[in-house]
Amino acid sequence: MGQPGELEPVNRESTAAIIADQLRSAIMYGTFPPGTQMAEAELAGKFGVSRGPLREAMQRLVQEGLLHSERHRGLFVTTLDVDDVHDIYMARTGVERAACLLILRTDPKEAAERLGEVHARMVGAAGIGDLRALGNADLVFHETLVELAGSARLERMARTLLIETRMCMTALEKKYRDPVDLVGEHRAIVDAIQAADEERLLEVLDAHMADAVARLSTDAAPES
Amino acid sequence: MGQPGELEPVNRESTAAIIADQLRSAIMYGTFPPGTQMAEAELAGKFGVSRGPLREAMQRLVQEGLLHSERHRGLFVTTLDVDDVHDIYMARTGVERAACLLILRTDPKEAAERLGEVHARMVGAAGIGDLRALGNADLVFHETLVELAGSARLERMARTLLIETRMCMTALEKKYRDPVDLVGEHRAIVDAIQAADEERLLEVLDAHMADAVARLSTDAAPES
DNA sequence: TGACTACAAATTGTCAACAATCATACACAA
DNA sequence: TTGTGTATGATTGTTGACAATTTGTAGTCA
Repeated sequence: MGQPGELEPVNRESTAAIIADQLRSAIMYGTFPPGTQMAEAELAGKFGVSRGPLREAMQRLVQEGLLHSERHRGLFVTTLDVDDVHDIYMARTGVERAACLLILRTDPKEAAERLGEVHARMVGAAGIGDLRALGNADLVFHETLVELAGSARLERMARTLLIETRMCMTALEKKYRDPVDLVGEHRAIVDAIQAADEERLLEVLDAHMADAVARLSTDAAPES
Repeated sequence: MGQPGELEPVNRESTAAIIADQLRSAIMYGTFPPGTQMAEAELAGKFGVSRGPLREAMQRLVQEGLLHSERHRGLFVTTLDVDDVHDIYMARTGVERAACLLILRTDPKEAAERLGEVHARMVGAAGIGDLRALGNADLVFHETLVELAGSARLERMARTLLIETRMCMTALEKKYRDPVDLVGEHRAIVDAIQAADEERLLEVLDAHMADAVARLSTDAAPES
């Protein structure tokens, strides 16, 4: 963001936006597991602000569906059941499919290069058997994919969906996918973009999502 | 919502949610045209609440992308340029396509019936030449389409996109589409669902969206 | 012992006042 | 006249305190 020497607006984002980002990360990585109550006073203290800005930030997450509100009881981290897992991956398929179509209509070569770099990180993580890093690189891959489409709306939708995806991963930490398969499926996506082969791209993307959801929902719903 | 006799939770939704709904409607129907500043004190007075809950509600709309914040200056209704129109319809295509796939996998007959009822309203509005009612029925049609898919996430995405669609319609009020075409395209969607013909359904949906965006962006971007 | 009532603590919902920042108008000098 | 600097007014950002509601606990009575 911003070449060296470029002048950027000094106006940093609002306090609510900053806090919302922090909360998103915390929820994403399981610092606040599903079902946790977000105690206002305590959180406000940790962030060093009063309850006002904190509540504004939390309302953003409610709108995103990451928190749900029970009147006069509090805000709780949304719990994801097996139906949600299906819903998340179905929605992701729709969003990322649209992103792929946009990429093919603009600059597939450039996109393939950028995605190739991210894919290299996946290969590296898989090579040393770091499953956690592999999972994170996986998310970065899809985040980059949507970002390359250049659509503000797809990007916003995808961000929330990827956070929920990460929550699923945390909840089912026990059972990761075979790293070789995972790397291979992403490789296929990069190759299809590189080749600008729309039919194959949509096919491998669909397969990738179907595999993921099948794996995640084989046994044991995260819980209700 | 709720059969007669059904007991519903007395707990109404949070104040922020109620205000957010009202603001959404107001933005949707042009009460606050794009670029308008949302004066906190004045709005709080109109809603009969203090600035706290109002700010919480507005943060939800910021998250949705309907408002954007300029620090220490205020919140403004987002203005949509011609690129946004393309982006909105592209995203809608992705979301509604996914919704169509879900409907075909569950109960197309039931869905076709529900959509047929909404379509009848479009026919009625077109018959008496009420373009405003026709436009609203158009939105209800697509809202219902996504609702029938039964996906909370698609529904949330679609709601925001349809509000933005309505904003475009208001901004370009001069130039409506040919009512006959509009009714016909929606009829084709209902028929394809009824027939459970996936290939044809996706085709007519794509065509419907492409037509709309082409019509909206022929001349005169709403403004920058 | 069990159930119901009343009280108390804690948390959320709301508000009005204070502090910080920005836009406008005006005076003044070059 | 143009540009700069200042003062003023208004609006947003933030805070701490107060009101309303729920939950848990203790106590009483059948």
